[in-house]
Amino acid sequence: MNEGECMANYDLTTIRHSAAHIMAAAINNLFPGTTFDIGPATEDGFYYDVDTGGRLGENDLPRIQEEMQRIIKEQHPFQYKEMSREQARQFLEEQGQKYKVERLEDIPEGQKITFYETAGFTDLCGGPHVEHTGQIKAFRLLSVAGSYYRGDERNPMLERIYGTAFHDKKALKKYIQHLEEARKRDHRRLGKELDLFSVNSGAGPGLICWHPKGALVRHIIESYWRDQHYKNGYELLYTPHLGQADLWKTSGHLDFYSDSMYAPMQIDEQDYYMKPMNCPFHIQVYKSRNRSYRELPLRWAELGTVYRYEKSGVLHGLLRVRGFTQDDAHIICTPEQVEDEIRKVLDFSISMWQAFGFQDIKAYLATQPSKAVGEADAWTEARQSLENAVEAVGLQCEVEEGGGAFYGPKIDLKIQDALGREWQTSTIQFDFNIPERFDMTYVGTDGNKHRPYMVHRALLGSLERFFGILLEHYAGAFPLWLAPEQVRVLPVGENYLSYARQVKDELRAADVRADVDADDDTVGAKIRKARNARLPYMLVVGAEEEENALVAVRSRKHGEEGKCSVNEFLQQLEEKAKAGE
RNA sequence: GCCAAUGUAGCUCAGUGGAAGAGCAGCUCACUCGUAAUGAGCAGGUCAGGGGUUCGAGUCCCCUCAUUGGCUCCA
Repeated sequence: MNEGECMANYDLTTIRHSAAHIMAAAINNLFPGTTFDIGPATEDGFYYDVDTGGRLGENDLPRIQEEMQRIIKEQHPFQYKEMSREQARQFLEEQGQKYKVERLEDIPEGQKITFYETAGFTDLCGGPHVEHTGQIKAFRLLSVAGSYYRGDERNPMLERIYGTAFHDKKALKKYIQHLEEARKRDHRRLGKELDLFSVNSGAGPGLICWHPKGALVRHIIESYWRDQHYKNGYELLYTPHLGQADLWKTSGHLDFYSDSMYAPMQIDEQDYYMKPMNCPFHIQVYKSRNRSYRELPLRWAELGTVYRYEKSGVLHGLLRVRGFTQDDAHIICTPEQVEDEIRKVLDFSISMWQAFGFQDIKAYLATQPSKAVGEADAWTEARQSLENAVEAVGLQCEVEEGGGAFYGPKIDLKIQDALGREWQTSTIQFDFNIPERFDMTYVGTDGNKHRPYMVHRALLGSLERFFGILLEHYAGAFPLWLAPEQVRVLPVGENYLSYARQVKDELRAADVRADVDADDDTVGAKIRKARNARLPYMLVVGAEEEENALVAVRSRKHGEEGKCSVNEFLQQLEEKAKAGE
């Protein structure tokens, strides 16, 4: 058996985990006295959590990588050792490996305690590994980061080194190219390049300013969103951005959510808070008068802007911000109606995602946690209706037992983008808590008061996050219906400027977002600019076009498409729009 | 918030204690252009902010702010 075949027998996890060991050995050589925690393989690589006493920085990665290369070249075997629990403890204590000692205690009684030694580094580890270090053919160290021991912020912070490894150099190169592609599509980069938005332009971290083009795209998204909501039986609300302390006390936010809320402001000697959620206001609308079962289900939607405190270190472009607009809605209904309502929300959500070009959707059902409010029967019933609804619409679903909020079970939808990355966006949550807190009731057929069910839901999640995802999904090249500038008319010279403007006016009259490039540039330069701006269509016009009332069409997708009249071009656009482009 | 790193012109970046630079973008002029960059010129800076070391700091040290990669958390 040659080495190539041998490699193919190991799965990626084994290769990556082995690479993590080699990295640990290298760090042990370069930074004597390091204590080690764990070094698992991950979905796209591996890491090792170590404590060098703060000696490690990004600049050390090349040295560590070189040392790893040396160890690989020397083809050290991975040697298996078994120890008794007491031997193991003694061995690790002698080495001063305090984290390993604690990890040893996690291993259940009666299970074998195994070690692997390679290149002078002996690690408490269940394996498996490759036979010898020479079998790691392609790896790369990527970054250094901090990481709390056991993921708990009360614990000391360890140094985590991320790397990745593959079967061969070709696969590694492909992965590096994938990272590069993701970097190119980064919505923060595109947002700047295409002049769509800015973050913290003097406003403050995590606060977004939408520039004209970004605002236009958002407007188009919102218009579509409203339109679809009307069609799906929703009514729209507008509610304030702040509310008085009593409201947040009743809702429970001051007790359970205050870490995410901003300090109050005083108005006429009353405390007011910026809203972190919209629901208490929607409930105010509900409670503004008596409600009858005949009105239910109520479906109330709002593009509601909320403000939440997020730790400075977690802010990230548009994807994690401190002020954002949820595409929120609350469904208030009878227990009998709820399953059907959930199904409708799922259907609606799927059609919404498809409209924006996302096909791959997965559902995640989160069930009752140990600490929860509400009747056990209600939880069981709610869970059942969520499961039934997911099944009815045919979504693939994973169950996260105990993952729900204390006030109710939920379904989250995750969508996959063009690069295969998953994003959490839609959420559908039961709430057994808030109808109780606000004493929401409706009069039933029996003339008595009943407690309605309430479901929170967001489809796109927040417009900020959604816009970021959309931008990365399309790499900045918005489909025709979303493009802020759909068509640009390029006169080949100054003499054709007035004809170009006439064409633009005709397009605008037909509701096409069109502009003229009136710059003193060559045609080549104008095309280049328009392409860099990811414009779907360019219309080149010169003497020949003007004389025959034509335009020379150039599309983002196909390049030169030949000449036609403005009307013919408009017809083409209409067909493309119908096809969802 | 914590760990690590970064911050130089609108953007991308060079500048290793001794005179603040380049390309692109911008402006002006010339050219009036036919499918991915016409040419020349001009302007553009409290080197994130503050403090310190030094004869001298973009460069070294400290603090603050912001950003980036993670941890925790999350729409």
